[in-house]
Amino acid sequence: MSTHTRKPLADSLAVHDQVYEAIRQALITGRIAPGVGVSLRSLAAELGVSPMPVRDAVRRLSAERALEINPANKRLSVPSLTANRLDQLSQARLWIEPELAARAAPHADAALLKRLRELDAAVDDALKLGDVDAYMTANHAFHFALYARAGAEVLLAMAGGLWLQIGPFMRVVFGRVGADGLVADRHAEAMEALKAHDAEGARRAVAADLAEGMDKMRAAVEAGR
Amino acid sequence: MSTHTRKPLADSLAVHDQVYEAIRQALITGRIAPGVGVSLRSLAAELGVSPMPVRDAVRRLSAERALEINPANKRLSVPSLTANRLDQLSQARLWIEPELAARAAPHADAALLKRLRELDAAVDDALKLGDVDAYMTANHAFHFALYARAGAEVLLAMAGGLWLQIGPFMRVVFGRVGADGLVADRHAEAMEALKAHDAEGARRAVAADLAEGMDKMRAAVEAGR
DNA sequence: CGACGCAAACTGTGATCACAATTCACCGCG
DNA sequence: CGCGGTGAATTGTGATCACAGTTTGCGTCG
Repeated sequence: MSTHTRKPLADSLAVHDQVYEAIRQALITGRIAPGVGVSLRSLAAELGVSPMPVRDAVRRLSAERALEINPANKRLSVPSLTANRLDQLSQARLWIEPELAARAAPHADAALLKRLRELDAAVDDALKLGDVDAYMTANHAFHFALYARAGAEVLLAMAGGLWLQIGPFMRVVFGRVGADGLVADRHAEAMEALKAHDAEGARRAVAADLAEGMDKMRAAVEAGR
Repeated sequence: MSTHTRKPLADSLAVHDQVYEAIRQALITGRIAPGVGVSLRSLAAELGVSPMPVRDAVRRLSAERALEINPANKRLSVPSLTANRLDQLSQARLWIEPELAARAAPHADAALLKRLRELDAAVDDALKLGDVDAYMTANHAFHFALYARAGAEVLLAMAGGLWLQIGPFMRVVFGRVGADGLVADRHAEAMEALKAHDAEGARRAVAADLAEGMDKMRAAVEAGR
C-alpha cells in the first residue's frame, strides 16, 4: 500500500499554492529568520511534499522578492533586514496604500464597514492579548478588505507584494520590544472617513496609520544593528 | 527555429533565465499578442528546450503579472490591455520613476552622463529610422541606466516590473499609429538636470517624459476599443 | 596540535514520465 | 444541413532520476 493518499478533486488548491502559502506565512511570522539559507529539499521534506511544487513556490516568492537567490551559487536565502530596504518599502507603501484607501472610499458600503468593524475588533482583541500573530493576521485582513474595494487590481497586487516584503520587519519589531510595541491604530478614523465617502480623509487616516508603524520598525532596525 | 547546440559552461546563464528573457522580449515586442493563450509545451518546442525551464520562467512571469493564469483551468494567457490597467500602471510609474530619477541625481557622474548620451543618441537614431524595436530597447536602457544610480534596489525592481507590464501597451501604440507615434523625448532636459545634480529638475523631466508617452498610450487604447 | 585534502553529502537544474482534467475535432445521427 | 457526443490530443501538475557544481566534514599528514 502506498503512503501517498490522493487528494480529492474538491480541494481545488494546487499543492504548489499550498506550499507558497506555507512558506509565505513562515516568512511573515518570522519562523524562517532573515538571513538564513533554505533549500528546496529541506523545505520539501519539512512540508511532506516532493521538491517539485516547492520549486514552483520558491520561484514565485523570489520573483516577489520575498526570497533571494544568490547569483553565484544559486542558493536560496531569506533577505536580511536593512534600514535602506525598510526606507524604500516604507516610501512605496506610503504612496500606494493611502491611494488605495482613497479610491475605495467612494465604494464603501454598509457591508464593507460591517466587515471592517469586525476585523478592527479582532485587531483590538489581539492588542489586548499581546498576540502578535493574531494582530498581524487581523491587521492584514483589515487593510486588504479595504484596499480590495478600490477596484485597482494592479495597485492591489503591488501592495500585497510590499506587505510580503515588510512582514519580517514587523516580526523583528515585536520580537525586540515585545507586545508593548503594539499600539492603538488609526482604524477608527479611517472607518469614519469611509462612512462619509471622504476619499482624502481615508487617505490621511491610512497614511497616519502606516507612518506610525513604519517609524516603530525603523527605530527597531536602527537600534538592533 | 535554431538547431540545438550544447551550451558551454562559461555561459553562466541558466536555461530558465534565457527562456525568461526570450518570453519577456516576445511579450514586450508584441510577438505574443495580448489576450491569446500560450502553453508550456508549445513554448518549449518553439525555444527548443524541455518544458521544465519554461515552467520556471512562466512561474516567474506570472508572479510579475506579465502572464495570467486562468484560475479555473490553470491555462496561460497574455493579459489583455484595458484602460483601467493602463491607468493604474501609469499612475504607479509616474510616482516611482521620477522618484528614482531624483534619487539618482546626486550620484550622477561623468561616466553616467556619457553612457546616457550614447543611449539617447541610439534613441534618436531609432526615432529617425522609425525602428520601433530599437527605440523601445534604447529607451528602456536609457531609463534604467539612470534609475540604477539611485541605489534603491527595491524601487528599481518595482519599476522593472511596471515596464514589463506596460510593454505590450507601447507596442499597441506604435502598431496603431505607426512610427509617427514616436516623438521627441525629454531626455535632454533630464540630462541637464543630472549634470547640475538638480534632483527636482530630474524628477520633473522624467515625469514629463513619462506623461507624454502614457497619454499617447491612453489615446491609442481608448481609440481602439 | 593544527592545517590541508579528499570524499561524501547536498545544492539547484533539467529531462522524462505518469496522470487527471480539459479542449478539440471529427463522425454519425436526426 | 445542423447538432450532440465520444475518443484523441493537449494541458498543467507532480514525482523521480541524472548530473554538475558547491559545501561540508572527517580523516590524515606534517
